Amino acid sequence: MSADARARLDALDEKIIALLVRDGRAGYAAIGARVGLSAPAAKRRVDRLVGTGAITGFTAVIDQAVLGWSTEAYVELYCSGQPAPSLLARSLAAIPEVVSASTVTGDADTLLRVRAADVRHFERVLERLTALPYVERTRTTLVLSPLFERPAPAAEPPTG
Amino acid sequence: MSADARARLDALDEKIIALLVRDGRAGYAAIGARVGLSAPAAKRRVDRLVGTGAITGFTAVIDQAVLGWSTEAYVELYCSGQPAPSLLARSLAAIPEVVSASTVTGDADTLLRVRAADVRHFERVLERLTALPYVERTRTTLVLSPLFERPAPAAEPPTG
DNA sequence: GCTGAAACACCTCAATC
DNA sequence: GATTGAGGTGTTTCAGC
Repeated sequence: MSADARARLDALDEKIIALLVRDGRAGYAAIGARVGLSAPAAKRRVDRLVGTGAITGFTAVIDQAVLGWSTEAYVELYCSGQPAPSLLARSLAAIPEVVSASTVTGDADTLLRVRAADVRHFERVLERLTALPYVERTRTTLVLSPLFERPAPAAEPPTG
Repeated sequence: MSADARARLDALDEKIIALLVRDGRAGYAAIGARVGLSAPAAKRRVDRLVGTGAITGFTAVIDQAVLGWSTEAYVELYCSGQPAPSLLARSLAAIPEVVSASTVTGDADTLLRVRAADVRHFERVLERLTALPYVERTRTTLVLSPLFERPAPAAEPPTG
């Protein structure tokens, strides 16, 4: 779908993206008014951004504590062999508590972000991770207090 | 605002939240139809969820690579003294490349997630972090390939 | 308290220039 | 990309449960 979605973005596209990051439910008329476009033109730009994969979706940001997910941790995976990224992605995505996964440099091979209801629940997730055939051992860093979190840097990278 | 926003959520609220996480631009009529409510009732529930802080906002999910942010890293901060969480939050949020920050257990005191345009840019961010008065040293883990990322676990914690 | 129904205003959307 | 027009949706108001 977004195979080689390196469709170049112009200044208007970037302003529209910034607006939609701030308010994912903004209407096309409001977007257009803010960037100097008519509503249909704004909709075409947004449709194109979604079509090319620049915008991958729209979501509600939820206070996880309200939902009862009060434990958060980073788990490093030390793997045996060199499990293919596709295998890693498949097997880790099958564990719903794993909300993010990346292969990384350093001692460990993979870094996960895990959300659990409490420490007891987190322990069970850890057991599932350790049970994966390619996992040799894990190293956990528990989150004490989340200071802040934001979708992405505000604007264009300075080196652009 | 969402000071003690532990307003209990019922089954309908949770279904609405799940829907809005999957599609943050879903219409009220569609939401209502999916959970067995009229459009006005659905809107009132969503407004209440936003008002209590359960939903903190709506955002577009952007493919950061398209925007030119192709370097991602986790940076551990080893701090001198015990900088107050509020000071940490303020000074770190002032650096736009820091997209997430938490105090954590383990050797380091703080774990950051950083986005940069390239390694050269990342180096400059690292210099800014090292220059913070309370930072003694840093430890960087570079992301090789992001395997996946999702907003949050699908449903209710099992221990709920 | 909550909901559903109706009314109006606004927006979305396809076609056209 | 702007304008137009028809259709649909968001939002409020009101009454009922």
